[in-house]
Amino acid sequence: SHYYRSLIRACARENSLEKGQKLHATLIKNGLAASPHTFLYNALLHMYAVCDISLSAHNVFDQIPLTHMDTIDWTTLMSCYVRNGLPDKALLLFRFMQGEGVFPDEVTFVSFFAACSRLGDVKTGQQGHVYMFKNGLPFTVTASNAAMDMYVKCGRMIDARRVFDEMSERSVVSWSIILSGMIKWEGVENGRNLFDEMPERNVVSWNAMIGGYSKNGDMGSAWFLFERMPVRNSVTWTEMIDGFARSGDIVAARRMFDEVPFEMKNVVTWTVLVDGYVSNGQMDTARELFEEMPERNFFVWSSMIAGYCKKGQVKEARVIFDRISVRNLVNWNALIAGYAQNGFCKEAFEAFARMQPEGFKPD
RNA sequence: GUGCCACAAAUU
Repeated sequence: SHYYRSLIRACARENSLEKGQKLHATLIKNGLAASPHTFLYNALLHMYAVCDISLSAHNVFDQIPLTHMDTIDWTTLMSCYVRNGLPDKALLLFRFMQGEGVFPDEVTFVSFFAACSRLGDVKTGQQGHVYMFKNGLPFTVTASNAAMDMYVKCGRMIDARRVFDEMSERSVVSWSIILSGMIKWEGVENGRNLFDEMPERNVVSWNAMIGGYSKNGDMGSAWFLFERMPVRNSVTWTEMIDGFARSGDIVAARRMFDEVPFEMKNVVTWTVLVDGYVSNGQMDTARELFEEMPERNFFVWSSMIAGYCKKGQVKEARVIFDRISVRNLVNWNALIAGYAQNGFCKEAFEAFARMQPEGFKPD
């Protein structure tokens, strides 16, 4: 079993889900996994969590007897849920864990705070913060950062600053969290002042600043920073392309896109460019690029559908929609809204009726 | 043994 554990660990490390699943099957066959003391399920849990398959992770988790799972196992699953955009499940798990008499530690709270900020639930987040104090949990840089970020995302800059001021040690992440809060809630220029005075900056800090400018339509300042930054990544490029596209300069957006280094071109880079053409009403170019995309996500599909609908080309929107293999709630919304806006009431209701058996709740 | 924080994109 020691041997299997290291195999599973290797899968987790290199993110190879398929190998991991094969191992999982083997372990079920030979019955090794069934004995809790091998801690093989714990290892599998970790593997599935790393691969972001929360469903399998939870299934494996349920196989582990309560006597053989610790805070780390709970935290592993919680953080997996948060990463997969299921923060409510993460909080549920947190409550359940306490019900089982397992105590959260400072790492658990990192995921806890992340869940609260995604839900915009400061109240719960603050309760967690108080819990940490009361129970004497250590405020590591990471834990404090997570708490700060929770306050920032909920618009509570005063609380965020209080955490920041009380930290005995700060990292570049701490500064970047405050920076993005200032940009978002107190204006780009105030953010810029902090940016200029920060003790250290990394690519995320630069990106936060560029993103702030580009959301403000100030592509001049964005460009200024873009040219001067020491390191760029795909987020940087995406923000620039998107910024130019939104400011109406689709030509500049395209030029940016063409300059993106190969390894930094990803599905989001493509998506913002396609969406840029869509927003500029150039559906033909958008379509060409869309067809060229190496990989598509929910966002482009919605963008294309909405774009065709705005041009009154509802038929074409439908063609696109029917090509989607796995649909999203937003994809449905785009189609239904498009039908409605073009006076196709019957089709809108038909689509509305059809989405529900497919497991979507209209919102 | 194993869990860890900040920056980018779609519908109304």
